[in-house]
This record gives sequence, structure tokens and C-alpha cells, in this order.
Amino acid sequence: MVELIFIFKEWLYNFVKEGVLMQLYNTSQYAIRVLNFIANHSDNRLYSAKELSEVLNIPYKFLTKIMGILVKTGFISSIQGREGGYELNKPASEIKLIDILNTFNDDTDNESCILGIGICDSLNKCALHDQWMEPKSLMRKMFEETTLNNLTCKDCKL
Amino acid sequence: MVELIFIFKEWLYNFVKEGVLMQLYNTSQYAIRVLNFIANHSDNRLYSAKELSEVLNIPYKFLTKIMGILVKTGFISSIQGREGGYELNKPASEIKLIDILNTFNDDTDNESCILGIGICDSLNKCALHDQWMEPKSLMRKMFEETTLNNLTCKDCKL
DNA sequence: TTCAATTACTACTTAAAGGTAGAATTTAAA
DNA sequence: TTTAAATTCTACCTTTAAGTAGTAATTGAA
Ligand code: SF4
Ligand code: SF4
Repeated sequence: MVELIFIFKEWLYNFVKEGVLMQLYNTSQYAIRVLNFIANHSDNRLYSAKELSEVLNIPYKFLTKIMGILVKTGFISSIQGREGGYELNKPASEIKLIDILNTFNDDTDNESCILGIGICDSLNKCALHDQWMEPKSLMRKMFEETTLNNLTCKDCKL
Repeated sequence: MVELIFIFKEWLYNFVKEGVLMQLYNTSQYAIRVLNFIANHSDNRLYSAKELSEVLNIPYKFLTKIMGILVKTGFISSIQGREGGYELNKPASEIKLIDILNTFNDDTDNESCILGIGICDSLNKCALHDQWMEPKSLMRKMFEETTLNNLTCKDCKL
């Protein structure tokens, strides 16, 4: 019941309006959460799409689509059939956030940027360039240096 | 009960809108560039949609749609008819980037964030929270503190 | 007055992300 | 062997940002 009340509170908030600023694709968010969940429960067992969908509250059918991509791109391997599921294909310390984002075309290249005016370099900059460089580089640093084993966090939302 | 909660979560899901990508909407980019162009050429004349479209390389028909919004939201005023055009409605120093973004639903509230998991506060955080706070706050600071008169930049791309 | 340049309005189309449906395939437990 | 639980595959639907089209209304200049 407590959980229901919390969910309802959440619904009220989101129903009114959920705006976003500089946000990742849903797909990228889901992928990070899935991979991180598996990484931080790595007790050598398989995780089924059904379990992941319920625990992480990601639509089942959309999740299975994402899992297929994660398998093909080598982040995870899958065991088919009854009692099957997914497991990490490499150590959590080798999975960088930037790799996950690139998989889902969350643009991380330097060519297109905050004002999106063609190719950018120090000689060819837009009016926001100087202000944007510091936040941008910190953000890139985070995505490039954070691996799944940096995200071990008890009691964090899943 | 667990089943009921899961069903409720699935149902709730339909009402939750989630994010875009780690960049601004095209519309926001265009709006910033248009307003900044007018602001940094403020020699008391009007700028027509045709001129703005050509100089800034923004599709004419899309631009006029955006201009209509900027007029209604009070950023600019328009003079109709032959020799008409647009001009800033208030000093460049009073137009913050964050206000432009909010106009086009590049929303900036703190509730939804990088992993997009419901309501966020210090007690209820996601696995990326600690890493994300610094880049995020710098980014917000930039949008909140930068006004159009901070963007006067010779030879910058338009 | 006429006309051309302009904004304003309504409606439509396109592209891409987000999400769903259903059935085939695999596999281990019963 | 049968069956249920699981992945995989193809195709489709929905939503929203992005962009286009056409026309009415406005207005100063010729
Ligand atoms: S901030 Fe710099 S790199 Fe980004 S769009 Fe502007 S000029 Fe290009
Ligand atoms: S980084 Fe913090 S504020 Fe952002 S989604 Fe995660 S918990 Fe919420």
C-alpha cells in the first residue's frame, strides 16, 4: 500500500508535465539501467527479460527489443529457452557509459553540438561556444570515464 | 497485491512522457540563433523572416512558425505589412537562454533528469546521480545566467 | 489605387523515436 | 515426450518533433 501511494505521488507529478533538458534517449536510459542492474547483481545468475521489465519498470516488449541489440553489440550474452536469460559478456569495469550511448546513436561526436551549426573547431565557433565548453567537457568526461563498476550504489533507484 | 502494483505501473507508464536526447531541440537552437542575431545587430531596424531565413540558413516556413511563437510569448514584436519585420521587445540583457528553452519545452525542472526515473531528490537518487550533479549544475548555471548580451561575438557562426 | 512585400493563420506531410503484437524458436523441467 | 518459460524475429502502430503548403490579412511604396 505504501508502494501504491508512492507510485500515485509519482504519477501526479509526471501527469502534469515532464519537461526535459539535454536528455538521453529513453533507449539509452533503459540500456544503462538494465546493464547496471545486471552488473550490480552479478551473482553469476541469468536475468530474464520478464524480471528486468518488472524490476526496472520498462515495457516488456520494448525491453526485449533493446536486449536483442545489446546481445548483438556484445554487451551481454543470452541463453535461450526455459531457464534462460541474459548475463554480462565482459566485466563491469570494461563497460563505459559512452559505449552504451554510442550504441543507441546518442550523439557523442564533436561535430554537432549545442547550437548545431555545421562543423565546429576553435576557429569556427558559435556564439555559445565559450560558455558551453566547460559543462560539455565535464559531461563528456563523465560518460567516457564512468564504467558500470563505478555505479555500485546501494538503495539507489533502479 | 504485487500483481496489482505491476499492472498499475504498466498503466501509469502511459501517462509518463520521457526525454529526447543530449542536445537541444532544433526549435530551441533556431530561436536562440534568431534572437541572438537580432540582439547583436540592434541598430534599430526591423529584420524580416526572409532575411533571417537566408542569413541564418533556417527553413523559411519553419522560421515563420517559430517567429509567431516568439511574438506571442513576448520576446519580439512584429510590424506587419510591406517593410515590416521583427524587433526585440526587451533589452538583450533581459533575455536569458533558459527563458528561450522553456518556451519550447526544453524544460529545465529538476524533477526529471539523466536516467529519468521518477522524482529525484537527495534521498531518492539514481546510480548516476553523484557523477551527474556537477556537469548538470554547470549546464543549468550557463542557461540561467547567460543572456543575449553575453553572446556578442564577432566572427562567430550564425 | 494598385501592387508587392510582408506577417499571420490553418492545415497538412515527413521522419524518427517510442512502443506493441504475434508467432517462431529454443531448451530444460516435469 | 510434453509443456511451459524463455529468447528472437518481423512487422506494425503511436506519438512527437520537424518541416511544408497555401492562403488571408496587413501596409507602405509607386
Ligand atoms: S559550442 Fe562550439 S563546438 Fe558546440 S556548436 Fe558551438 S561552436 Fe560548435
Ligand atoms: S542524477 Fe539525480 S536528479 Fe538526475 S535522475 Fe538521477 S537521481 Fe534524479
